Amino acid sequence: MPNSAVSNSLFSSSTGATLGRRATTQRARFEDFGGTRRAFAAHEVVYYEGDPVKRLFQLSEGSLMLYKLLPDGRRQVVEVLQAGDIFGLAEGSEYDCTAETLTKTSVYEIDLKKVESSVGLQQQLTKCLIGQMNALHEHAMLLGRKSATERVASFFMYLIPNRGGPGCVGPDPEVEGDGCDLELHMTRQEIADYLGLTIETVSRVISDLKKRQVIRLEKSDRIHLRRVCDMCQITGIH
Amino acid sequence: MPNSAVSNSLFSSSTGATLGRRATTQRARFEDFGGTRRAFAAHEVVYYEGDPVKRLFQLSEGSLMLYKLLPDGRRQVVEVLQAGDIFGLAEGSEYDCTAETLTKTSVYEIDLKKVESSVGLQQQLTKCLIGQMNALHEHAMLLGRKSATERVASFFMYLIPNRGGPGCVGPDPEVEGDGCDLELHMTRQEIADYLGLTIETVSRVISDLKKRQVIRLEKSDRIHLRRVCDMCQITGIH
DNA sequence: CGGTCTTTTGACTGCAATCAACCAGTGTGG
DNA sequence: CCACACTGGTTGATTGCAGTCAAAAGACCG
Repeated sequence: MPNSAVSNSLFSSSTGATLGRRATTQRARFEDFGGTRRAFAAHEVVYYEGDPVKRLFQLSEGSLMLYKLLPDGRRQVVEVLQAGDIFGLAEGSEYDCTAETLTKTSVYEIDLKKVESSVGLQQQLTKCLIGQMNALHEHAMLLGRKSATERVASFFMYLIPNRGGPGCVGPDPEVEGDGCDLELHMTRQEIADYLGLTIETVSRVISDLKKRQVIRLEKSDRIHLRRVCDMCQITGIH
Repeated sequence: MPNSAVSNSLFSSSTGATLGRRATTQRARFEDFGGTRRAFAAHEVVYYEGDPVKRLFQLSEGSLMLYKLLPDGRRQVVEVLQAGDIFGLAEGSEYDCTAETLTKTSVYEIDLKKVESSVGLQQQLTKCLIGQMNALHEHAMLLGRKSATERVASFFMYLIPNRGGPGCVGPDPEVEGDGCDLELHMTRQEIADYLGLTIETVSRVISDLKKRQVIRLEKSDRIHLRRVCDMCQITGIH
């Protein structure tokens, strides 16, 4: 472990799979701590921005987005969550975002009091929060400084485990070529609201990548990358 | 406490003062847990993006920014921190951002092992992280969906405690008028990199607000708001 | 006072937003 | 089975906001 001064259970080790991070290691789930499971269909709202905070959630299966709205209808998707991610935390007594499922999901709910009293849960929570925080930093860079093409390319790279990040392993030498298939599980509108773009711009960028033969569309939300490294070059990170 | 189902020590109560939140209550400091104090001058780097993670920090006095760079030099300031805020957490073994002071600051350092073993510190940490997370959500909305003018206005409102947020108290009836003085403690370049704009655009927006008599410049980083409510109208939140 | 650095202002350009059609897939009912 | 509506996605034409490039105006300092 070169250059690393720490390797304790709390702060080291890659965990979770929030978009914007690319780690793989499993982390503990709320079910281990007595949380109760709840299922949602695709495009269901778990809670609305402004609702009173009652419980804490952990995503167990599927994917889910958190978004905020301005009074005139502008929307910003602030996080796209994957299995293991935490949501439902708030400073005050109201949620600061709306939580809406993207796919069929399974969620663990847990009482706030229970979290407070359990050291194990606390540590779990911290670990998740740090990861999600790093993803938010990365996303701030995307929203503040990247071009439309770079945003879309970065978004695609988010979806590929172990690639594009600081721990990128490069093309797998075991596998012929460096291709990859992606399922977006998001509409163009959701992608646009996540990337701070319009639906038309997202569509145009994707069409352009298609024309440049960087990608191939199997379906509108199923995309094949010819070579992952090519996509990575477009993200602005290299 | 209308509409609030919870009021335990961990997740309720307004805490901290990170930009993007407007709360006031004091929270515990690391000094109480045996952290060591360290002083920095203005524009000093505490650590660089990519440095190995060794310690956790809490800002005690002054203000500090976290930023990320792209290889071509584009910069995004991802957080501007105030007293009480935590920084230096990372998923892996390296910092994901550079931490640089904006003013003379005082920082408490604490060993990661110590945090892991203390329930009190853990709770403290969680509280801070949730607040900073909410600020990042708010900032994602700013970067993804707001106009240049709305960004600058929102930035100014960040700097005013108890105004503009969900718990906005409106103009203080005790005080004649609704004016307010602000110290920015940031150069135009830093503001631009925080708001995802260029230095010229920030300057133009400020000139325009001046022409519209919404603000008056005492110095280039000292600004008087004629009426806070007027500024708030420009943020896009209302 | 000149020299350096930050901020402001001006002229122009370009990227992404807007407005508007069009297209493809899906479901419904006569 | 086809006509129809409806939804989500794509493409085209045009506009406008913020970026870029360039220069002037202040601010600060030895």
